[in-house]
Amino acid sequence: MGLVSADSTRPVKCLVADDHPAMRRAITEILVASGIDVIGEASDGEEALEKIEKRKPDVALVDIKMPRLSGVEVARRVSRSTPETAVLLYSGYGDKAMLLEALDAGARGFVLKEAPLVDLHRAIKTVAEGGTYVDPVLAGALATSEVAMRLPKITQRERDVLRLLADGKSNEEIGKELFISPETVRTHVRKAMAKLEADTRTEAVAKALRQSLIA
Amino acid sequence: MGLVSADSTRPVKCLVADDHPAMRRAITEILVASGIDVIGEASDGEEALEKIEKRKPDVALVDIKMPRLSGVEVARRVSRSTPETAVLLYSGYGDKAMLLEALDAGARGFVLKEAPLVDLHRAIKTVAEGGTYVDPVLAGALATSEVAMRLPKITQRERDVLRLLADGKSNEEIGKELFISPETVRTHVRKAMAKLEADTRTEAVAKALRQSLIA
DNA sequence: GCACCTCTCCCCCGATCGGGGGATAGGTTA
DNA sequence: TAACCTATCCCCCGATCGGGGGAGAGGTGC
Repeated sequence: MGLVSADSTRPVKCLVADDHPAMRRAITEILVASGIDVIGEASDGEEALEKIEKRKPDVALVDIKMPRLSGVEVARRVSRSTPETAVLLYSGYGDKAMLLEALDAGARGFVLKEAPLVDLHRAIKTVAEGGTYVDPVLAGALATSEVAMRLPKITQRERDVLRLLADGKSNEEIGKELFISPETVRTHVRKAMAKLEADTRTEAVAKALRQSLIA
Repeated sequence: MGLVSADSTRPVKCLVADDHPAMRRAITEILVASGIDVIGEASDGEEALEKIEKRKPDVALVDIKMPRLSGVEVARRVSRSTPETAVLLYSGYGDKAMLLEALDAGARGFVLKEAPLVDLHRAIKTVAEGGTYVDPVLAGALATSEVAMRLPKITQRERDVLRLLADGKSNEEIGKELFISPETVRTHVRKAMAKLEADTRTEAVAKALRQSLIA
């Protein structure tokens, strides 16, 4: 069910960002050869961000290590300013931490440079159609350990409190509703804020909503 | 995600109903090529209804304009007699009235014939999994007219403030960021709260997020 | 048994919020 | 022109929140 959908009757529009000209050229040629429409190139993060926001490609293939603005930062900003563009990050190497940071920043996919070209093509098609693509090598690492760790482990009680918070209730009111002291509610709110790395209860609720921890 | 769900390990079973043999064949071939199991075809509404009730496909892809029994009527009856089958209506054109009538009749989705094939496939998967699918074009029409009319008219400034609020900023911090007085920020927050019928800034942000007034 | 987590409750205290009021300037529209 | 909306700013004041601390009961896991 997607809000994002690519029209399969037209080629996927893609922007390539890499600070190495040779790399850019190589990637672009590969993409064009496989039927992807490369509508722009950028040689650093700032340039990538500007072009993405202006041209709104379906997919932005962005090197994670770039001058002026990292690929992760580009992903973070694009996901806010231009959600219709899926940012696909790539890197020469990658570990779980990097992957998680990338996904957290709003990147829709992560591929390794040594990945087969076929995979690159598939990754682009996948994210263009609204999906998320993680390089199989990295995905393996993830699956075995901490995809679960990644999401803050909000307890049931904390979820209850966040949900009522989102409905505009005060600690006092929530306490009455859950038959606990407002002080306890306060404790739950503080714990949830800490886990979600939020400075205010409002931010905690916003993050919980965005991460679908509450509905 | 619903109560009804198709087993993702087996292909979706689908029935195609259209009074044009060529159209039926074309659609069937497309579906089969994309891994969907077409277990039957029908050339009019009556025949479609009978076959659906007997074979209980996961999804019935039904042309809205057919002899003997319209697609809408098929949807209406199937939703009563065979709720395990999701009726996905399609039509050459569509307007809000038609869409609403279809959904009211129990159709689980509505796609336009000119929709990209990938969308058709996604629509089938979506309704097979218990969801509801509305062609993006029609959904857009809906959004711009009916829905938009009812959404609170938040001003740009209020949106700015809500967005920063969702990031855990205080009035003070937001004021600095927007180059306005914290008192003004407060005013915007209060107005937004009033428009969103929220008792707290937290609820205002939650509602704004849920209504996609901010991201 | 001990470590760890969850849930519960309590204290203090400064910062912030929410509700009420009003005001000025600029833009739109009837 | 008058009515209306938007954006900006200001006041008072009680209610609530956020940060810091502590603590006990009950459960899980090694």
